[in-house]
Amino acid sequence: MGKPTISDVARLAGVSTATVSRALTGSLPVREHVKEQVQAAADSLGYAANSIARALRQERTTNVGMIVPDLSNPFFTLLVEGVEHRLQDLQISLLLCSSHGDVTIEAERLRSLQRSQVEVVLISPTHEFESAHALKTIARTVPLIQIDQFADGVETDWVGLDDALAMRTLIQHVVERGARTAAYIGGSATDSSARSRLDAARAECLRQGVALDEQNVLLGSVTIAGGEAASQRLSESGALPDVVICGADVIAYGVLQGFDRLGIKVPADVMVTGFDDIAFSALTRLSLTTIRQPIDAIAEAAVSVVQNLMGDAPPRPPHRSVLQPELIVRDSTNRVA
Amino acid sequence: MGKPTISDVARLAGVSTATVSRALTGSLPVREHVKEQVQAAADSLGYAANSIARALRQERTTNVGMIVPDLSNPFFTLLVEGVEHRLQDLQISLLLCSSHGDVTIEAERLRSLQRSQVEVVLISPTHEFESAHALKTIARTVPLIQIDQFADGVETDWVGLDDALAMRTLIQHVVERGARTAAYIGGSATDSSARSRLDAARAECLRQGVALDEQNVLLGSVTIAGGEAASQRLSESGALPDVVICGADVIAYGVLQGFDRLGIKVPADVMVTGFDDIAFSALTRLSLTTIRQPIDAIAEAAVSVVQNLMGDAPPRPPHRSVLQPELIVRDSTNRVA
DNA sequence: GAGAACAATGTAATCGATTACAGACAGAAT
DNA sequence: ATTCTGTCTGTAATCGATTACATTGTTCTC
Repeated sequence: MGKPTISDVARLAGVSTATVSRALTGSLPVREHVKEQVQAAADSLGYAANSIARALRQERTTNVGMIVPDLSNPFFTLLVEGVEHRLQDLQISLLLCSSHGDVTIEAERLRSLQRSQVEVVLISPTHEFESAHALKTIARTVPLIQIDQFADGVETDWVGLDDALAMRTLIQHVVERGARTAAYIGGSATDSSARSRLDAARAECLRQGVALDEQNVLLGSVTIAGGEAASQRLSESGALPDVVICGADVIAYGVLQGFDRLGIKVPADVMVTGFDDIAFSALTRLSLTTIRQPIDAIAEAAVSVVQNLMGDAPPRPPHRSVLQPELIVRDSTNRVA
Repeated sequence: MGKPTISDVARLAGVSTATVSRALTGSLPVREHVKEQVQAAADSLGYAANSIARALRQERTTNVGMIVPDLSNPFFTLLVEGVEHRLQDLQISLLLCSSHGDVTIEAERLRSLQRSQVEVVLISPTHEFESAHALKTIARTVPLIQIDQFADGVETDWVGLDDALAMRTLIQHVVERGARTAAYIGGSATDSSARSRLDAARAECLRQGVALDEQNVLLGSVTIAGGEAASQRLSESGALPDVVICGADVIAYGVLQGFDRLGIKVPADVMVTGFDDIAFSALTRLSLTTIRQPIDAIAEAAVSVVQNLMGDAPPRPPHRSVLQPELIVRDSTNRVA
């Protein structure tokens, strides 16, 4: 015996399935006592409407998909949490996927979400260029919202941070603390936010007179291990710069740990900065100066676009929501100029 | 013009919808040149099968649901990541929900997953007793797997840690380091793993001769802030114990931070231990002695149960997979006895 | 060359809801 | 009394796939 269907309820309540549907969803008025009878029948059978059947008929679901590159990075999980929380209020379910930084998996997950008839896809594309093709293809049938990162030439809504302003603020801060030379450790420059932060760092260093030697630009994976490896390479390559600018907090954690192992003192020997301000950055052995991303505001902006796209508002051109960064000064740059 | 359907493909390829279905899914043989024609037609239209329609007809989906209490705790996000990764390999999609520690939301999400016709629900129930009713109700129609925590009297599969063994190992360690008195800071004892760890801690303290005064048992929220608040209360209540045992790493982070602010030295004045071993525990101001949860093994065990439930294996009685803890000794208990 | 066995394909029923359309009934207006 | 209006309810079509069953054509056997 499978799950009860609307016909079972209809039979028990002695009405037609149409009436049951109307009574339970309230789509059309039903006489009070009939409604009660239907409700009672539904309750006694433990009936729960089959959303699959409903979705097929209505040609719409209440699902949205989300694809992030990495769930071990708290930045993305906080983003997921913020989005999920707000979607709940809108009675929307979240199909969550991780691309594990792999464009093939990413493309595969996009197809899967497309088949699932999600109403919107929220995505932080893993590769600025290689992600573009799959994104463009999907964007023809499903509205896309890009978050934080974006893929080259894919014209969709976007929500993210003003990286240029963030880097300007950050570099100004370390210049005030006496930095004249810098190194940059970031994600491989194939993801758009890694590249955009690196570009911004380069530009600002140039403008503010900080030497950022190309051989001190180290790109790798956005993980603690990636940061630690980079700090190692940096220390082997000769004189340390005044400051190591990291493209993400998790990278900076690895750098702090690496320097600690090597006996290099932060901030005395070298300053270190992060980017994201995830919760643990205040707790590290040496607390981290970083750029705070307004993750909750990002989630809120993204969901408000979702709402827009799922409502029956007229289509509108893609919109970029650029949010403001905030500099958080802590011990890792605590040095007098 | 909506998305192309199987009829569009059939018309273009000059065959029936049945043949298209068989050609694309491979459910029955189709002549080679016909198959190619169908494939070509599908490609040229950008056809992607509607999983909603398929699910309705087959009376099964390829979705599983997962409900965790808190996505800001890395323990749960790592669990989600491990599960998601493995489900991908099985071509299964994940509907992720957070209950935000609220049994009402939890019950609501369970209903929603039930309506979505998920094949299995993975859940870490938020409340040992109050979650039970909703869980029991849902369990009648959808197979449930409980992870880490469990709800009272709900007989389903379960995957989690041997808390008793973990506490025994941990307390033995701190006894060796000279602990004679202890405090316990954990989640409010309404979630089963909080209670089971507390019970285990009480029992082991008793057995190993460590005084765990009831007024030194502080229960609150499993967050950094919760830990910090508890450390405050503890320091105000008089003499510090030899060791503060925390029910989760994030709590311990807050405790470390709280003691740091109060000028209390760890491990000299008091030792601190965590539970989970999330990645940041090696990086905190003072690295944390903790119990490592084999998160990946937990995810693997859970997904293997999923596979079991979704395959056509005969039903079998609920099974409890109890995994082994590992003690990780770091600086927060680094003291000679 | 008749009949059996099999492979490939088509026709139409099916999954469980929603909803267009039609009908029944009550009360109001003329 | 008749028509009209509005409210409720029922019948059956519908969404897009899969699949039971029927049909066609082919190959094989004797």
